[in-house]
Amino acid sequence: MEKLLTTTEFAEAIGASESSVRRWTNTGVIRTAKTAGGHRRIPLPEAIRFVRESGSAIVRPELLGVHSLPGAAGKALGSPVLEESLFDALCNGNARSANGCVTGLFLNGLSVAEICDGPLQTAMKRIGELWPDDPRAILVEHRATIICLQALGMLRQMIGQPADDAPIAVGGAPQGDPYLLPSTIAGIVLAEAGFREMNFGPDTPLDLLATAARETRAKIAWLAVKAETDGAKLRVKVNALAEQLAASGTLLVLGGGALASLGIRPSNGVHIMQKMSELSAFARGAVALPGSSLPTAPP
Amino acid sequence: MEKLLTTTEFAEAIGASESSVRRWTNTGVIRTAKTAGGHRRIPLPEAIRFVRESGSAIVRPELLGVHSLPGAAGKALGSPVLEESLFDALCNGNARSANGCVTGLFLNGLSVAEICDGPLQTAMKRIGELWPDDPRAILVEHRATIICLQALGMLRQMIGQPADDAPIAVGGAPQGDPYLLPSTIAGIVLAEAGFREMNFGPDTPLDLLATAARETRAKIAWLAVKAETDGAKLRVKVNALAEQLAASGTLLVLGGGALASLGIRPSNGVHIMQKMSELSAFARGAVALPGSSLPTAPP
DNA sequence: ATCCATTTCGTTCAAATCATCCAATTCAAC
DNA sequence: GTTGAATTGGATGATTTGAACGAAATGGAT
Repeated sequence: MEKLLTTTEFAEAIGASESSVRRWTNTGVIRTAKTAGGHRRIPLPEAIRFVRESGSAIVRPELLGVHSLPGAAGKALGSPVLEESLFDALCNGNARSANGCVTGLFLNGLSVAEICDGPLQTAMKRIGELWPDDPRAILVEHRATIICLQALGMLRQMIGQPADDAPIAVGGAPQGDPYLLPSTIAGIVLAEAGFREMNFGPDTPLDLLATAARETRAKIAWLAVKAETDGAKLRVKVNALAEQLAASGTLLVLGGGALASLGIRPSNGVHIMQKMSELSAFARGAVALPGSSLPTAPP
Repeated sequence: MEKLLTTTEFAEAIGASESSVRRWTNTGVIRTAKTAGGHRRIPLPEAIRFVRESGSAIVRPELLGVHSLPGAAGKALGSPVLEESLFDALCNGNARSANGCVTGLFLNGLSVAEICDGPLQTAMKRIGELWPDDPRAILVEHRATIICLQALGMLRQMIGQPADDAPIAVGGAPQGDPYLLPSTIAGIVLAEAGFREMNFGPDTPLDLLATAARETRAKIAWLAVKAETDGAKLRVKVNALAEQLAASGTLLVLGGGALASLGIRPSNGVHIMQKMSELSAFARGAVALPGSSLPTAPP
């Protein structure tokens, strides 16, 4: 559901005058659709892009489809404050506030990858370490995970839809790995980088992933490994996957904290990413590549 | 087979009002065919020409049939058609189309509970039964699950935020149950019924759930049981949970297909729901109850 | 063929938006 | 501090939009 804003709505949202918004659309700083009668209609993703790139304040977030930004009006709220608020919100199970923090960070100009690498991961890590011996910490972590998934869903909507002919990325977490969050994060980062992402989620058999990659002619296949399972077994499977993918011209990308302890290292056609920003850069590089000639490692 | 759009359909597709579309056809900016009785019918090619030439935004592409699949011709807004399209979209991993179908159903007036009980469950069940012996069915089901989670996220946003003093519901899936989707569905249905929902997701220890319910003074605790685990063990835990919850004045609600086979039946303080519409009704009943628990915010 | 709920029709009208012009404010360089 | 250019925000009448109304047409179902 893509929303359209009138000039007045958008002007109110960012606390500018309708005249200025109209002038900005005339100069092309804001791209608009038009009605048959010549009235301007600003698509929501374009509005969000403008806010991010121009560093506009946000006076009435609800007009942009964001229903709560923490703090007072505007982006007087710096990223460090938002980061701390995010941690609080995730701790206390305040989904609304957490969503507000994440979207606030995004509207402040941070990329999805930066948000995930920074505030989000920091907060989740702190939560995991807060009460090492308190069983209730499990609960808090569960709840925080769910809330993160919600917030990521909002980010996905703000990114907008990729082009119909955008390259495809498929991925998930390997069999025996029950975690959805890391795989979802990777998916959205890839979407931000311009991919049509297909996330198969936790517990995905790798041979099937290879099949999916071949059938969709995916340019990238990602694997998010968080669970500490049988390392030797996974190594074998990953190598097999890499071979299959090489045959179909798909790049294999691995990420996740468990990789090191499982003894999985970069090798022929296996790219390991330490951070989401790396994945993002890698993906943007892959989209920039012309056509089908993908650089696969020589045998 | 050339598709014809009514004025309302086209208006929704481009985010304009039906009045304006009607006026544009009168002035000749949009050329229309007419029925014998004088109703306007806009041929799809003419609709697309108009969109391109006027620079209109496309708010709901699925109404233009651009992303619809063979077999989905006919009246775009009808629920049966949307239901079938949803199944196709989930099968083919078309997240955009699936989101469009779900929001379309919601905009048609169906409640979240009805959408989940009906089209969504039907589609997921059909997907589960499509290729009983094909291992790739696993993959399709995984992907469909993720897409459902996305679509549910959109529904949640369309529901809007509950009041700050709305009653609280906590819940999740019991330990050993890895499924997130059923628990998420229950959470959104409860949100629609006016609750502030706190979903702890899969693999939630029941004693901790009881603690959370007590500390948040939750009015309802839900448990979504899909995995077929150790029935006897779960029965014991559920009974213990029911006792703890009874002490703190929280209603315990159970749902999920695995309940019957695990031998869990309604008993003292254990309410079993067969469908989401039942859960919705139960929840609305519980909100309607005057002050049976304290409506104060947690610390 | 007939009935019924839903949708669309034509019309009218208040509110919003358009293009344009002009005064006030901001900013940078002197 | 002053000057001049650029940006902003408001005011103007003409045009466009979206919502309301009862009447007519549509699409199913009996």
